[in-house]
Amino acid sequence: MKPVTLREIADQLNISITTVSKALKDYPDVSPKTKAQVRELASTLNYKPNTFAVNLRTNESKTIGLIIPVIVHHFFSNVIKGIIAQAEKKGYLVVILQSNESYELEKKQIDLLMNQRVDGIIISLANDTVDFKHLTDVISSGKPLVMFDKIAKIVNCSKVIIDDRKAAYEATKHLIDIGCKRIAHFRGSLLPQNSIDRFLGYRKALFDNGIAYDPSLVYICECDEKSFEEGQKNTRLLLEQHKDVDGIFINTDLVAIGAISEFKKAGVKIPEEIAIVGFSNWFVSSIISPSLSTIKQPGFKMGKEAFKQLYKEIQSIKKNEPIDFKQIVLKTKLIQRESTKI
Amino acid sequence: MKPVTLREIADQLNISITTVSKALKDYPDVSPKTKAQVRELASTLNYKPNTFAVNLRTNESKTIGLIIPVIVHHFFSNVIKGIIAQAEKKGYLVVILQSNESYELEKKQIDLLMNQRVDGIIISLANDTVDFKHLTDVISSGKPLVMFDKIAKIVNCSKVIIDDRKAAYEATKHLIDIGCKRIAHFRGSLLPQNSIDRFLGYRKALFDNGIAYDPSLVYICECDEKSFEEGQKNTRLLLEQHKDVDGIFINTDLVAIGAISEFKKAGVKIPEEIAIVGFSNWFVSSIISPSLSTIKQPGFKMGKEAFKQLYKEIQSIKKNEPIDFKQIVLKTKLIQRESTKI
DNA sequence: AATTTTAACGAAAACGTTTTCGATAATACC
DNA sequence: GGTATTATCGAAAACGTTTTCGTTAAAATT
Repeated sequence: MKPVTLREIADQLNISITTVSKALKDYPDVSPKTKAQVRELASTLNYKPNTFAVNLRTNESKTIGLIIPVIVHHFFSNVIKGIIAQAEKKGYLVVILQSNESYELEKKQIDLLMNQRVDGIIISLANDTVDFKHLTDVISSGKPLVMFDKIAKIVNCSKVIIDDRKAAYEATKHLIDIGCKRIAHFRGSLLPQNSIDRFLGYRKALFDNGIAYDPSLVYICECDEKSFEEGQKNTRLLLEQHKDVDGIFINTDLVAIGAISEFKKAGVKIPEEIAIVGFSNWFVSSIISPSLSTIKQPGFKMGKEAFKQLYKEIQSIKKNEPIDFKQIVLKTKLIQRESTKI
Repeated sequence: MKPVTLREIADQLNISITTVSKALKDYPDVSPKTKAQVRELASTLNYKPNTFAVNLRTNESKTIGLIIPVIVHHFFSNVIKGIIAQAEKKGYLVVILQSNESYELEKKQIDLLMNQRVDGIIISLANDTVDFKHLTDVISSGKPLVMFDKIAKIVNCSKVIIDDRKAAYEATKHLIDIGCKRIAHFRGSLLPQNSIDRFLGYRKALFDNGIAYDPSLVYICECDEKSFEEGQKNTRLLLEQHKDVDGIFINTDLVAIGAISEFKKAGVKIPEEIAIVGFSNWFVSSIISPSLSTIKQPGFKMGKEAFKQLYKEIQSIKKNEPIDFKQIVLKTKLIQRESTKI
């Protein structure tokens, strides 16, 4: 019943614990004969090293922490999948926590993970995170931290992102290219860097193409679980206030889908009367009617890259080498579907 | 730079490590005065107990493992959220692994978690898991195991499920109630208990209502990432083989949505010519057109309950009490939408 | 005043591993 | 034959905590 320990193997073979440990780790100063004996007995007894003891001794847990704003979310669950897949390859486990877009929770969870002594942390920030001390604390404590998607530019650490500004520019340019003259924008919350960047990309595209920027055409929507309803609400507002709008670039697919449903209800034809581009390429977007043009955001790859970078930094720290922070920018792609077919 | 230990506090206060430890854990045999001193110094030094040492000493990790077939999945990500939320309340962390519906991977991952010495495991089985030794091994090693959704009836442990047979019965009965006479069934893989049960519920509903069961109306679809395409494929088959079918009960919403898209393409009117009921109530189902009638499956609650039960069993084991396995059956609900509106 | 009880503390073992450093014996070298 | 080298092993410390059990001194009891 009790798990097998090194001591048991040592006792049965009448050798020391030291030698058993060395044999199993293939140290050069153990004779081939004893190595063979130890290995055989270990496997027949089904010996598994006690992780708790190993952790204490080596001071690492082979576990990393992941904090994300929401789990039930097409993009984020893809990131999770990417991180777990890559971590598994390197023998790492992933502890996942959900910040629920709350700064306070995020702080607590960083604390939890630090107490748990994970080997590193990957995080996408909550919408209302404005203070970053809890994050810089992680870094200055010597633990690697990698941010993805919703990052804080000011924090000095590695980041895996897309070029939100460029992607938004492309999306808006696409609307212009198909003939839209008056283009609205449903943006995300005010704080997150990516929603700021997407807004800036939108504005620059207008500017570069000789279209005046009109602030009243920008609607804010807190992208939480109510995204769909937010999209509907903003659409109703837009229909009241700006009948002349013929295109919208929307921060997130789910909001865009809410918008589409509302336009359909109001009898506004898509894309004839109004063209729509979303963001993220949720699975749904390809199967609704009209299908939604959007920006493809590589969630799985983002997760993979985030872990890869974290892994590198963990290794560097182990070897006491300096770590150089990287900013990894992944490619996005505009996917044209019915909502912008001319 | 080095983390603070009990020894440091002890040295600074000129007392023993024992007393410091006891003071922090509020043992009765430490004077109020020293307790206060210790606590104050501990907080100013920002002392955090070394989890590795605590784990080794107490032989528990306050961490549980979770194995699910797929992460990017509306139902499962809801379950994850439920488990994490409940675990956090009790101070537990959750390590998540994805079996990818593969028995081999599932085995490896159970091994990983056991080596990591998690305090318990929650699992939803892979589709092709037929042998259960890796699971009974967990239980006989003294670690609690809770299964949810895709369970193995034969394994003696706690389970959190819905009454799939009853829910399927209800879904099929609903189709009969709105006048369907010839009802097909797109079922899931052959092995998983829940896809068997849903099939049985479907068949019983037919039988109870005097409709002959016709095996040729049952289509199998492996519900992996290609669910949507599977739904389309089966629908094309159905249209070729059985023009007279006027209702379908489909194992999963995503497949049903694939079916709907194919019917629309073929110009078949829903629900007039064919009525459809799905399963799981994916978010998408409410926003597509026509919206999809379905069975609501309480993912979040399922996760919560699964952890609650696991937690109970962990406590029992700690106290050396016998654990009694429970089968928790959660309520489902038929949600009627446009795809079955008469 | 003698005894018992209580309060407060600490020594030490234990958890299971890893790794450093010596020790011994066998072999090689001159 | 003496020295240097190599091969093989083990003792012991260390990681940081928890908990048992013993010790001492003070307080309470007779």
